[in-house]
Amino acid sequence: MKVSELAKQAGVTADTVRHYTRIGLLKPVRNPDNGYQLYDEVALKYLRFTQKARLLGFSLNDIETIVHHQHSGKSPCPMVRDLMASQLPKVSKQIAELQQQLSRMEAAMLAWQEMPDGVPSDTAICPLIEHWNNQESSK
Amino acid sequence: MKVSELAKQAGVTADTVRHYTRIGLLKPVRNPDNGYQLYDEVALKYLRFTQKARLLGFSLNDIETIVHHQHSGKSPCPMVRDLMASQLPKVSKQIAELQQQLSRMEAAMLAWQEMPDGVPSDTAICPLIEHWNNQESSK
DNA sequence: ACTTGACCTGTGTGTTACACCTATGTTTTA
DNA sequence: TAAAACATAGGTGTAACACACAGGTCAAGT
Repeated sequence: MKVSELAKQAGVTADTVRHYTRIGLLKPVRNPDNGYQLYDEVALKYLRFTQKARLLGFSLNDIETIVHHQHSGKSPCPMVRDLMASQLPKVSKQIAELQQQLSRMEAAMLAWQEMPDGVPSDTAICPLIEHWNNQESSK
Repeated sequence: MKVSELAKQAGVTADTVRHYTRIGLLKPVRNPDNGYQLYDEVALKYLRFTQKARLLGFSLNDIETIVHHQHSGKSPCPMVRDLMASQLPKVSKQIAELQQQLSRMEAAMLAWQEMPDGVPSDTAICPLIEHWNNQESSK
């Protein structure tokens, strides 16, 4: 299979396939005639595996490590459990941070409804932003 | 002020100051003796402005545009309102996506409690991941 | 055989907001 | 005045691709 065909089979873009190839996740052979990359069924399996793992929050680096473990004859499963366990709180934290930011943005939008636009001057850049107070500890 | 002093005044790292300088957000003068970058009070004002704007979700690119508007004598405020309005739903979407991913991860962790670790083979990479089904439409 | 046009290829670069590294340069202290 | 402590500029790395580009491939039509 050539790049685009593999991509289509897995439901990803050709750029994704090329990216994975560049970082060594996929190892195609070269067609000696034209230099094209050629993939087999195993590559498709790895690609589909990668997509599943990505959905579960694993990074491409994680996935490389997992694959490497398998190639060494070791079970990657314990590591997979650990990675997932350590990743969960990070995702929670990310969500919390984004929610805080959303709150800030919504509060600012509200406050701005009653503020006039400022005219540029030497003392102010944008009064909307400059006069906004970061009141985090509301509750 | 030299890099580190400016950074300290604004509560950011020296690397942040250098980064903003590299992309043109801050315009220091050079000390001809040693090539060091020298910042004034105005730079401090811009830096603090930038930090506030970052908290409100503006990108460095947005901020450059805002500053540029001000330099051209135009009020950046209408644009600031627009940028914020268009950014809000994106943040909401990001949160929703992260929450979906968190759900997937939690569901997987639960399901994995009853699954044994797999041994590497030619047919499987990591059964935990490979046998996970993406059941999005639960409700 | 040739040409047209549609499609495909590999590789280089851009994205975001900094953090880290390293070889120097400067300042402070003794 | 010499050593220690600190600071500097500029290069590179990060994550996961998307995009751009010059050129190659291939089937259909002439």
